[in-house]
Amino acid sequence: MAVEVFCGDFCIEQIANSGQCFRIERVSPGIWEVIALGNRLIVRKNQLQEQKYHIFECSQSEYDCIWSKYFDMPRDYSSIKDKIYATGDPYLIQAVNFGYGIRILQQDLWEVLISFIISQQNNISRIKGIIKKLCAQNNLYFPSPEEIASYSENDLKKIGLGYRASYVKNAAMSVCSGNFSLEKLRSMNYSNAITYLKSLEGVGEKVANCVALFGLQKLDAFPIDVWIKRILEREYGGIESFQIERFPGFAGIVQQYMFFYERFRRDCPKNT
DNA sequence: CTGCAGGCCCTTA
DNA sequence: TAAGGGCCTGCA
Repeated sequence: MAVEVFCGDFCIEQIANSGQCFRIERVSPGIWEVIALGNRLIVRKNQLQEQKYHIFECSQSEYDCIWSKYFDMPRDYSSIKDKIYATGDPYLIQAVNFGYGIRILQQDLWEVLISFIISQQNNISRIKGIIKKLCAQNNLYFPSPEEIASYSENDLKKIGLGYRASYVKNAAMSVCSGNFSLEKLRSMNYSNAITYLKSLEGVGEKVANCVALFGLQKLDAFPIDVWIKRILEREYGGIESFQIERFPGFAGIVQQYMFFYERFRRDCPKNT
């Protein structure tokens, strides 16, 4: 069972490296394993003559019900890219060209919340390792709020959460008690969602924006981390002078292109 | 051995 | 409201 996906604005390798998701791994050259929403999927890159495409190892109905939505396939990224091109912003044009195939995944809200609390003051390989240990019981499933709440702060520290252990434990307990409602969060608009998220300990402006973007699909979210800050200062003369209102309803996608481009420039300086 | 990684909290002034 | 120190941990 396999589904062939022909889409110029989809590249599993770029998505895997974009840093929005911590559970997509390259298992061998040209082959990726995606774990999400209690499912595992193998995605292969392929090429037929000139035409590049991907093969999803799943049934058509699984693709339609799960993966199409997860990979945000209904959204027309080429029209969004056109809007970015239309700004004439030279830095963004480079970033967009470089980040071909990146999409904003529609990940599980709870998993995104915990993953990005863990991400603070942390590096990606360590974040991945911690999440792997968190999911050790059954690596297809991300532990529920009840499961995480049942761990002691010390259990969480043992798997490497450090000072974030209490944040994660408290978030889980708040959800379990109904004090913090994921359903309520889902129903909120962007700015209310940010305020609500920030009521959790260990969730500030940056993490809240990541959760809004990757877990709530609020494309107005624009997480500013050290990488983005660096870009805004170097290319635009500071955060205040970057005109985010140029990107109504798709600022978060712009942020992904910028982040990906900036990170690459550090990892492979020779190639820039 | 320091420094630092996709921040946040808390304390001061 | 702005600035600065401290924080878990692992790796260069």
